[in-house]
Amino acid sequence: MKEKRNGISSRVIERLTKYLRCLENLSPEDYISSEELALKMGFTAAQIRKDLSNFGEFGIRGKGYQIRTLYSDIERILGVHKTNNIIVIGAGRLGGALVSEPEFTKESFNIIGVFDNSDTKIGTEMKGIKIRDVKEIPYFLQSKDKVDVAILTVPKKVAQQMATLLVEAGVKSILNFAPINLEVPDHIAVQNIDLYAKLQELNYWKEQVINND
Amino acid sequence: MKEKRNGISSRVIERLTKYLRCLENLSPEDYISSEELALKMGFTAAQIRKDLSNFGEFGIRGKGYQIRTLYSDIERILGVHKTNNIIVIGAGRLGGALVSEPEFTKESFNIIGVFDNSDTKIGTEMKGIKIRDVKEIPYFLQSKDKVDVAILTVPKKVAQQMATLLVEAGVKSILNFAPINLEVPDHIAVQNIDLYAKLQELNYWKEQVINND
DNA sequence: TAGATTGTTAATCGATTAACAATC
DNA sequence: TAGATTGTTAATCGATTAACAATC
Repeated sequence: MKEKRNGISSRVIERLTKYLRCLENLSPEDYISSEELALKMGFTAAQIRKDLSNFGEFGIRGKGYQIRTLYSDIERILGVHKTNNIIVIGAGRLGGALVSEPEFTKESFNIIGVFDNSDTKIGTEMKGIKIRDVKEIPYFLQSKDKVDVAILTVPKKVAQQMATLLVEAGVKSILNFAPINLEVPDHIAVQNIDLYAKLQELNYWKEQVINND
Repeated sequence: MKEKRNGISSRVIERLTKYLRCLENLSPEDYISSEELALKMGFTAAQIRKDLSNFGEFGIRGKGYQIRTLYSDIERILGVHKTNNIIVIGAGRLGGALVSEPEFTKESFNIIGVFDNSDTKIGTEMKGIKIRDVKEIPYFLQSKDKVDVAILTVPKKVAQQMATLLVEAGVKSILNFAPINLEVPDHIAVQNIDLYAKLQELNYWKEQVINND
């Protein structure tokens, strides 16, 4: 995946998700200025206005942004205003935690399939969803509703193999929890969540504090 | 937490963790040039050399970097060469998944405590570690080995409260899985893992592919 | 020594911020 | 209308890349 497409950098998109997080705690009918929003989030007002201006005009001069409409405008920009179908590959503890997350399932993302390669798991249920054989993935993708995202929670050693299988079956975007850099064609969107890398980063910053603040 | 300390940007630290990920799959005694490494990771050779030059000289001119020594040098830069003690706050499914991750426990991070606020969980064990009452956190931090990182896997609505408790008890760095922006003093290091935000980002990039590649 | 590749300086590129005219 | 705040242009800042002297 490229760092940039259509002139929008990944930094901008990352911030949009943060704006949503902040807006969801505010009263929908109120108005907020870029200045106030910036203060809440530790950004600058100019940056917020610039980010939004990439996609259109969402504010009212002299008044600010209505929280409700700004929220739904950002949702529309990100494409999360419609329900998104998800499959989870790997019915281990992490996969199970994701499928069960109440925070997660109530949102606009909908888990429509869970896959594993273990005979003891295949055929059983996880939160009411049947666990299928990973071999069925190609068939599943042909016959079912469109799959928007595949979440990979398989062990590191099979992650690349599964990613390749997913891409061949037609999946266009992958959220990868395995601590490896997946090799996929350029047109496939991949996001990584690497717990261990985050811990390493934390470790670095923690050490710095002593000498600096 | 600031974006930068001691002149090193968070981008550099992020890449260092990626270098580690790449190096761990290569033969330790071999040498690799910045050019070869760059090719493997999709960075530029100049960037790799520049990143490393922030911390010293690790290569041999005309030859490249020895994989084994570069790996341990980066570990030392990040501070992960020594064992790091972790506590997990929230013994739910996600907390359980983390405690059990084989990939995770074998690394240099060591879980020394698990805490929850539910009476039905307190006193039971999770992978051989006793689940303690969150109220015991201040006492635990005084009496036990130093805690390097606290991982927060509690529900969104109590995350801020727990973060405040942790900071007051003396925790210096937090890995937060709750989808909110924690408010903590400037000298506390925080990293967020926000699954839902990642899905939103993916969703955006997925839509762009069609118009672009 | 000749060839290769580092570490580092200078040039480029992109992202953030400041400033302000447009306008609610 | 006067005050406020947007959307946008220009200025600044920082990060990436290119180039090359140093040196293995």
